[in-house]
Amino acid sequence: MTTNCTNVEWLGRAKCSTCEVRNFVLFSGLSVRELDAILQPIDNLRVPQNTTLYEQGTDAPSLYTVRSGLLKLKVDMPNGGQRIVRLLRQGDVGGMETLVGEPYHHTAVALLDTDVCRIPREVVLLLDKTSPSVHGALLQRWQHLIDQADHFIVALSTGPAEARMARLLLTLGCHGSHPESLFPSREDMGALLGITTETASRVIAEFKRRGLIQIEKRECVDYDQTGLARLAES
Amino acid sequence: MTTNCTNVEWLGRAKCSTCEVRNFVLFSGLSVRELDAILQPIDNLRVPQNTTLYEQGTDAPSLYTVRSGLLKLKVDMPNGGQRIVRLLRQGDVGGMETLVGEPYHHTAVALLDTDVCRIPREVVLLLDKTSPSVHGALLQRWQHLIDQADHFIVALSTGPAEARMARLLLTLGCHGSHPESLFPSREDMGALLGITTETASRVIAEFKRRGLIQIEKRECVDYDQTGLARLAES
DNA sequence: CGTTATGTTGACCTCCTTCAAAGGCTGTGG
DNA sequence: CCACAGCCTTTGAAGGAGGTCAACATAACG
Repeated sequence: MTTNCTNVEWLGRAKCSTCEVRNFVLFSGLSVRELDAILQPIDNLRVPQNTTLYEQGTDAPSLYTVRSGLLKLKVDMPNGGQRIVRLLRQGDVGGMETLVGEPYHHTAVALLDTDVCRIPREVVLLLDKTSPSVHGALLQRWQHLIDQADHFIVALSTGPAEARMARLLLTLGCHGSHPESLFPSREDMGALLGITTETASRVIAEFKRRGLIQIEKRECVDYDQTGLARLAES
Repeated sequence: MTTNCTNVEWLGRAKCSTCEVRNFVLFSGLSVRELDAILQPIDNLRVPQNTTLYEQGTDAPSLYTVRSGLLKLKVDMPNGGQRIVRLLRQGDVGGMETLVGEPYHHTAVALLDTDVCRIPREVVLLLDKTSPSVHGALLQRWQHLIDQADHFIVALSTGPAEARMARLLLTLGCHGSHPESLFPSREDMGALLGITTETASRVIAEFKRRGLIQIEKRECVDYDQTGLARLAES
């Protein structure tokens, strides 16, 4: 039940030619001239934490590439709950279904303050036709989405709760060196793993007691990678 | 532990121009001339039941379109079990990862006698460049794979075993009118739903007793669609 | 017709959910 | 600055659902 308190904020027309994450994003491989010529209608948006970027079932005019931050893609269940089917990080793409003319299949909500580029369907389709490098990048993104979906099935929806949680934490990947990664709410963890909020809480509490993870101020400090990996293989 | 008793059987060079499932398959929209000119290296294969079409981790030179039958895509778990991540039916495509130069991500096994076309990576990449209709079809197939993966997460890996099983049966879709659809083994059902073989057996037995499904000779006869739908929403 | 895989069922126990209550953190207004 | 409200988290107790192990039944197959 996250309240959508704030709204998506327009940051300006995207300056793709100087984008520092271009190598992760769709348009790496394009010359500066190509970019400037074609990429007018691309907007750069800031999606504050807990804000909804787009809603399942609504018309899908654009797709989004993540420049920084973290988005969850969720679908609402008939019983009122929700299930998270994907996490989008830097370089990932959301709303690809726009390219085949369908409405959004998920609701996208920011788990962290997130910076995205909104690219109209027509721009992508045009570039897809004219630029082989964009085309290749598209294929790659699409494949990556499938890989992530598979990972959600195999790693995050299989086996006992402890193993799933261990795999989730490894996926989120908090190494002691740069501990900036997200530590989701128990509710989101439940929605990620297909378990209840309470079970998620219990498992996390137990991990803390065993020294497998260290948390401070709702942010991860360090994980015992090998210990978690051992748990993950049950 | 299915034994790969038989082997994939070569049926001949594919005659795509006369293929009766072209509308479902990648190359609808191509003229007969285009087809004949380009599609030499496409083979038509018969995959007998319980035969492995390709193996996870091996080099992926081609992708496959399903003309008839049913394939499961599975991945092996560290503990020895397996998890089925997708079912490929008529018109579906397996081994797309070949297009981004990766080895096969799954092991593909036929659940029924299956008829596939094997299309080398280069052919698809070429047609993808030269034919807009093939390109569009590719995008559509790719999106469909994602949709199916999402369905496995949301419908087949969420909630109690009864609800999952109900959703699986509805997905398999055995209407009384044409009851030719597969009724999988309990082991496969377990691997599809992330439950044990025994639980799958119990749930199915209970469904039979309640009159929700009718089975004869390991093939479905008819389902109580509305009854299953009610169960599916828990 | 015996042999082997696959399906069914039972008993037991573990894990997870459910329902409920208490504790902790945050922001707001007095 | 403190008090209080609201949300999230933690923890408990009870019951149920599913896992495990084992026995048995049934169907496929040579």
